[in-house]
Amino acid sequence: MENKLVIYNTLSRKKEIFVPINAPHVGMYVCGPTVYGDAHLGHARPGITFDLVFRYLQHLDYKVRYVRNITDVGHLENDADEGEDKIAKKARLEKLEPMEIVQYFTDRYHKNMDQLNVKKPSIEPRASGHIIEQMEMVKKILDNGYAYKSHGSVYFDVEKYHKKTGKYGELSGRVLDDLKSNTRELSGQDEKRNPFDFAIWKNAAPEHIMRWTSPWGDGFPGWHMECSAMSAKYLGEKFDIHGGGMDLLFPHHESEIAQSQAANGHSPVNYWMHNNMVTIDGQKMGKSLGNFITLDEFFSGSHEFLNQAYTPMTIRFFILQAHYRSTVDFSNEALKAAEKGYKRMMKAVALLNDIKVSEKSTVDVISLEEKCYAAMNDDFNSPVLLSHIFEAVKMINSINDGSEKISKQDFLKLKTVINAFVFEILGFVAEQKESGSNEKLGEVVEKLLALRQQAKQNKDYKTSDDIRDALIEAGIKIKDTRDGAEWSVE
RNA sequence: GGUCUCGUGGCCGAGUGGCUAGGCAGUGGUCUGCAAAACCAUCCACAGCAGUUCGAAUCUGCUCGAGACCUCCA
Repeated sequence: MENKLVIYNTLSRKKEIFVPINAPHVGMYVCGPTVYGDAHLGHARPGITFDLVFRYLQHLDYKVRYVRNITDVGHLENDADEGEDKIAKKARLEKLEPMEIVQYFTDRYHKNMDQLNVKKPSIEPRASGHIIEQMEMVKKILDNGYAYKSHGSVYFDVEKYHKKTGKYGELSGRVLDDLKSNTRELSGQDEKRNPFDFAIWKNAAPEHIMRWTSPWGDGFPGWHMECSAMSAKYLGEKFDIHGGGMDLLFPHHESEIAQSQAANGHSPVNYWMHNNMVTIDGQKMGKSLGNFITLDEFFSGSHEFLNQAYTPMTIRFFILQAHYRSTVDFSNEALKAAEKGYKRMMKAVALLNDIKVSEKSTVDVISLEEKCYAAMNDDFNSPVLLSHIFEAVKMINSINDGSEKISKQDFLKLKTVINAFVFEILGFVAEQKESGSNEKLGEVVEKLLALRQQAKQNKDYKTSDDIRDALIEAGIKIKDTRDGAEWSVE
């Protein structure tokens, strides 16, 4: 298969043909979570988006090294507890060790990602484990003259950097002159030459728990250092793809570029990819807005916004039904629709196993496959891919009811296509049913259904309907088929 | 205020200068003793105004509306 993968590059604001630096190897770095709280729907978006990218690149036979970090230091807060680390703050509040908090939420994040069938990255480095690398990079930037020391901290000299390279703002489109007049007043500004300078090493107040000794005093690395240092360590000073949420575009990613450029003399990344936000009532779902719903709450239905529980695969389908660069608006109605669509799709996929083959085909599997690849090659267009998968659904159902025919050869091809796109690339898994989990219950239901069948044969519909109503009332769903009744626990 | 993005049918959500995705809901069928389920078919659209064009929902301009970033955020 000829590879014509096209990726929308935030840097150029255009779709570009994907050419890796060292094919067949591909290096990809994605900003992971800050582990000081449970993952919410917003975290599922980049998780699933870049899982799709990872899976598709692998499907195209690229050898991908996918690095997704865990942020467990840094990220200053700017509320009342200024200058305090988020992790450290939570630790003090609950009287736990910072690393205890980190471990707890990291484990929970992993559990959620597993539930969503998000593949594990190749490397998942922690910021706290790479302090030395970050300090080395700070030193490099200082040596190159793009940073200055002040009150035990080290700041990046944005103005100087921009004068020399003209590159500040190349990713986010920010204009330095605008920033000069628009940067918010923050404390500690007097330590900086310019308000838009950012810390690459931050002096730690005595009560600050997470701290490391450095040539510049006790402190911790600045907000954006970890991604620059860790991506360079594991992927090299220049690598192929850097991903993350759109909200990280500025200042985080812009600063990453500046840091790497200042340290290494060249830009770090060829393709910048940004997933859009999940909204609720048209507003961004986020920690700071307090309108987020955690993934666990989705899976259990335990949030006042939710009418019901939604399975991880429903969430995955819901997110993949929108293109990653569009916002996706959460609502019970939309999720319910996703749930039904997902079930219908998977039912047809399961049906594929016992389909009858014919001498000749009346369906076109080859062009279906081509359309699927075309969709994915066009900047990972999962919604269009899904529309083609639903063509396949219709195809399978039509063959099943005899209105279409498929040859042995096409049948095998169709299986390959479904397997590749539905399972391997889109990453869906068949969810096991709850029914039959309790053997005793199963026996009882089977007995009742047998009685009902008998009543039906005797045309005693009163009795058969009574049995059905009673079972439904008990939460047992009945589905009549040609070969008798099937049941499941609702 | 600055920068940027978007506005598609009842809901969600793709896309292209003309052949007008897909899912859910609705409607009509098939199946069934009835129902449910399932399957098949099908209606409904491109914020408003003006312009470019043989032709625009798709290009340009304006108006209105929504959102994101500018501060930690996926």
